[in-house]
Amino acid sequence: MDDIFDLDEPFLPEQPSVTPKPKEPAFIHDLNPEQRQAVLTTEGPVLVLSGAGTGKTKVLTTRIAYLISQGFAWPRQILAVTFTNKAAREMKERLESMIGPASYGAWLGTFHAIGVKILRKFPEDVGLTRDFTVLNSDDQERVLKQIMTDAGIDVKRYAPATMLDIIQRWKDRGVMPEAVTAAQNTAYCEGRALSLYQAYQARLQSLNAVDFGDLLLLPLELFKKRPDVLQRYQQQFKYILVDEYQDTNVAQYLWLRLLAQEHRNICCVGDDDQSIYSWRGAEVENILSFKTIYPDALVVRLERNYRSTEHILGCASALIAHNEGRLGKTLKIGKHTDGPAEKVSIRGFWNGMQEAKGIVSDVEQEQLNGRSLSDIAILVRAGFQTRAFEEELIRAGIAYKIIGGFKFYEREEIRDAVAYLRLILNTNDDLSFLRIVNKPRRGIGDQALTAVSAAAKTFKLSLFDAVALAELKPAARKALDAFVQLMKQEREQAADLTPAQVARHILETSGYVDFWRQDKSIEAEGRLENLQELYNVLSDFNTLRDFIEYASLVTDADEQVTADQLVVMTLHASKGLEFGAVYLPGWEEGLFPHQKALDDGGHAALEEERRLAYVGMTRAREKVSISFAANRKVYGQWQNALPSRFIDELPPEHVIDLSDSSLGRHIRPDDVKGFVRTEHFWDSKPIQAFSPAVQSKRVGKRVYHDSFGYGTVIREEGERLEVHFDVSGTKKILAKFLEAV
DNA sequence: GGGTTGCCCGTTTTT
DNA sequence: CGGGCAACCC
Repeated sequence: MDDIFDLDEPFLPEQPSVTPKPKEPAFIHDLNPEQRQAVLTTEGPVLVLSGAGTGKTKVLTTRIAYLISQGFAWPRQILAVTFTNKAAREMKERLESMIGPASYGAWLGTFHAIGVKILRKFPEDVGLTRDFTVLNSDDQERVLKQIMTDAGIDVKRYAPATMLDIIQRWKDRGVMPEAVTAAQNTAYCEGRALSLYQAYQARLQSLNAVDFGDLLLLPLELFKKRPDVLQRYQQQFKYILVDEYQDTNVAQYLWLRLLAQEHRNICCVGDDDQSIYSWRGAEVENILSFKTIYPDALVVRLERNYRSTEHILGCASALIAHNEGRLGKTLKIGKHTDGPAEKVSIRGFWNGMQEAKGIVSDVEQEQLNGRSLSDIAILVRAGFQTRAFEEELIRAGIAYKIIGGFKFYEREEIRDAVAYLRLILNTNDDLSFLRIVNKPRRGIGDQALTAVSAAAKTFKLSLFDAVALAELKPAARKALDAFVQLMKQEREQAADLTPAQVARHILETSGYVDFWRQDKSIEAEGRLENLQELYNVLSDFNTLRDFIEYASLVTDADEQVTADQLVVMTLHASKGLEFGAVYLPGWEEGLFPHQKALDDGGHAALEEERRLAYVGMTRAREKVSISFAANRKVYGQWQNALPSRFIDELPPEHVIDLSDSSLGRHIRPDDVKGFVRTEHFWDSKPIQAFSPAVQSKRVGKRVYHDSFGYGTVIREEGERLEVHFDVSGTKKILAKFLEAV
């Protein structure tokens, strides 16, 4: 399916004997001068600072096409890494359309896919065998939880998810357990985080499994242990290209640094202003310090934006200018628009429901004006916001799709089905075994499984193989033998069947499909449909192994919006996309910037939130509509909020306030910049309808708190005051801890 | 072994 | 408010 997974290609290619041709290929002429420079400077380190909508994918693909077609390198001497499968696929397609089959054989894929490819070649050096499995986040948490429970840790107090996050951050930084320093250890889990990391890694190894972090970490380990292997890759990759460089973590940085050592032809494309994944381990520092690591690097700035109107660019630029420590780019308008552009609109609403109604009716108007639904997006900060829109869109009869949320491969029935397939392929897959051995119910309980694990431990076998040797009661013996027999039969037949046939057969004969047919819950029908969909997906693969590899790396259903429907998604998910009209609801303090981000990330997190706002606005070609609601139902309770400080950061000349006049003035050109706010936009009309807060002498007063600093009281509930702190956000505080100022 | 109740917790999530 | 999960009871 994907040439990245072709393991049998010749390892060391010959050097191309062709000398670069003097004549420029036609595709070069589509480039502007900066893009052209980024493409034609083939030798040495190049950093392309590529603002939103300035054609970065074009630069990357054209550069590869140029390198290959001009004889600078054979395809397999090119390593091009992306973050998403989608980006990799897109590059592959564009490349093929430019130079056709000449592009085949390039190492083009996600970091993780390339990691798998390398590890499958040298598994033994990192303690694996060739058929190791890749765990998804669900498996990871399950394994870790088990380990924590075994270690006697109260998983109620210490969430496995949080612990997993700590481990992931270590992996992101390229740190194996033995390399964790005292300073890096945390107090989490009573200071036992490190020992849990060790135990977790040991467990993965005994399962012959790796997690996503390992796909980056273990190749580094391999390179350390086998300098000869490293050297071969260093020699092979004559040209390295990196997409979304601002999102690389330390482990990825180390990869690139090691692999580029020999030829030093590394071209990184990114935008520090669009770095929105630091909470997942991405280090903006990588892009900021490129010039320090490669002092001879050519830095190219792509600032001609071919996407958005002057007003959108004006707002986005002004907003992002509030961040410090940027490499600094200014987007310039690169396209001619017909007629005057629409200003960025801002609308205040009374509550979240009205906001949804207002946006949906605006969408209807856009439709009447001839805009197609697929050209419209609603981008939210947090998942829960999508619900209000979903309800309104249904009411209005507008076709829509919510992107994200439930992932196809994370659904229970799909994971079960995949577990069956994995076990057929590899009976050593203990996790899959445990998942489905009693699903549907076969009368195999904890006792029986404990006996099987004991046997597995004693004889050093997989659970599957240990069944035969386990001490079991007659009923359990019968049930387990039948299960093992079934899987073995299936395994033998699998060779003669297509992957889709194997799946259909095992899920029918094992009773799994019946299990859902008999389920009378509302979701059961959908689950059966999903299994059908899985057969469809499977029909695209030649072997079960190909599918499993694909399914472990592609965690989303590859959501394609083909029909004419509007999309609703998070700002994070929108990166890299483009729409004619973009709605940005929920611009309120506490929601955007998000309170939680501010609480544990402080100023750095605020800047990341601002970058998120920048990403959101720059998705739009013609129209951006920002909105906020004074009241919002959060966790079943009405809460009120101030308009986001980001709204104040937009230049008045590019903005138009479309709010209902009864809500007062929202945009105050003379507003105090920064965090200090001394009045509310609704000061003239106190909110009482949804809030139990009564007017009091305390509301509106400035206060000081020892830990949170200065703030303004926004609500009073007896002695508990809700205070909007200038820096730390909104909190409920007992009056006695506050000082009036 | 399975269903029910009651409690806790709630941002974003490329692979 | 609602989902997820663990303890609890049948």
